Amino acid sequence: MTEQSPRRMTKGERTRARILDSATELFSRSGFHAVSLRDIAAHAGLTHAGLLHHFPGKEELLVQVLGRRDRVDARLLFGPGTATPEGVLRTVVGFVARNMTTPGLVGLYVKISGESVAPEHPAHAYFVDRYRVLREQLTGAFAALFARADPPPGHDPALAARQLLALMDGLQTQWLLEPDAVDMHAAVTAFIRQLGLDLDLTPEPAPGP
Amino acid sequence: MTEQSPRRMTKGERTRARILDSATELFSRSGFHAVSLRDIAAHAGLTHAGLLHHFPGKEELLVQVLGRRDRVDARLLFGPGTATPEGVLRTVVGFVARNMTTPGLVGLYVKISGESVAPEHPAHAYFVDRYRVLREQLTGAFAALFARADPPPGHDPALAARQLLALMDGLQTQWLLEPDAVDMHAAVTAFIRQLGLDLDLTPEPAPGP
DNA sequence: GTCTATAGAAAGATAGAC
DNA sequence: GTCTATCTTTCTATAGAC
Repeated sequence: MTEQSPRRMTKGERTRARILDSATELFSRSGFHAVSLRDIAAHAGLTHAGLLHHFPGKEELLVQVLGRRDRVDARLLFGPGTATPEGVLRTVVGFVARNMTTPGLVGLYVKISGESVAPEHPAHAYFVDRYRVLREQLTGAFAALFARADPPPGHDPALAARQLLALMDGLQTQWLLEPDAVDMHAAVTAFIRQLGLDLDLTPEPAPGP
Repeated sequence: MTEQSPRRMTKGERTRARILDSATELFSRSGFHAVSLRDIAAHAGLTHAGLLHHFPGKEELLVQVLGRRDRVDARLLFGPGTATPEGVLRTVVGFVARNMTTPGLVGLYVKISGESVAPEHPAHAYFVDRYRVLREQLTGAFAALFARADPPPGHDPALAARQLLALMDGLQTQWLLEPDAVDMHAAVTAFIRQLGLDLDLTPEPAPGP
């Protein structure tokens, strides 16, 4: 969850990280508007005034919570694992598998993305951009895979990218409502098979120590 | 939007309906937590104290807003138009087409369903039940259509039902973020075609007055 | 049925002591 | 860097006049 080697973090950086962890967990549980800075500060073990020493306001705190998670995903999405079209799909399907181990973070995205469709929401621009990046990567991957598939399935790569992202998002809501009844990973891999693609989507072994 | 012939409504019933209309619109625009009873009352042309004469509290107001919309859909989903499997799909795809004309209501569902994954949310039980009903109807329809399709596509009807609902939900978020860039109806009908079904999903003419 | 007035709680944010 | 104390606003909800 933290970003740097803890040994090299100052006390302030550690407090900041603790605040971000708490904000992530509470936003995940209840959304943005339903959580107060006092809640977050108490969870992180300080007062809300202490919290505001590290972050200028609630909105900025949300943006940083989202940004921190996103940096992890972006590294995966543009890293060495996505040099091939199969790699891109493997990585995205890997997000789904990973998400099934972190209901809190999934809750964060479901709640905040729902709130963020309002243009004045502090995370609106963030989500517009996030979909754009994921869509572009997936569109390129589908284009390559459809072109080399036999027989060519004749789907629109951009549409397939949008459908896959929509499927992933919609499954998250159903999974959060009834975790035991929904296998998001199975539903996503089945969709890719329905597109006429026969890929090995076994995830790469996790990098490093 | 209103439910009864306006001529037979008392003044109180009319006010109640106006409040529900306003609550629907404002919840749609900004979600549950971000809207106050004062906002809703002002939009309906009375004070928040006047509003509370008609509804016991904010949560009950939300439940009634959702229930009113649902009664309309339930009538369609179990009405004469869904006597056949094709009719069920036609009706559900019709929901998508209708939704593209009412971004406000779509916003309501995206925001409230996102918030409602928390078990203590006033609309939690509502959404669990809503998915169950839609899933059951769609599973039955897919089972019949897969069985009679040539060649039989060999998909799991229950999984396809879940995928279709997830796709519809996920598309709504993308559509609300960028309305002009997303054609929900096209994406949904394409998905049904990808399942190996070749159906005429032209909507039935709306039932007359 | 709707209002004014207000209670009481909680929110985000700031000032200044330590 | 963190605290207490406080300001200001806004919220849900209630009481009682009209």
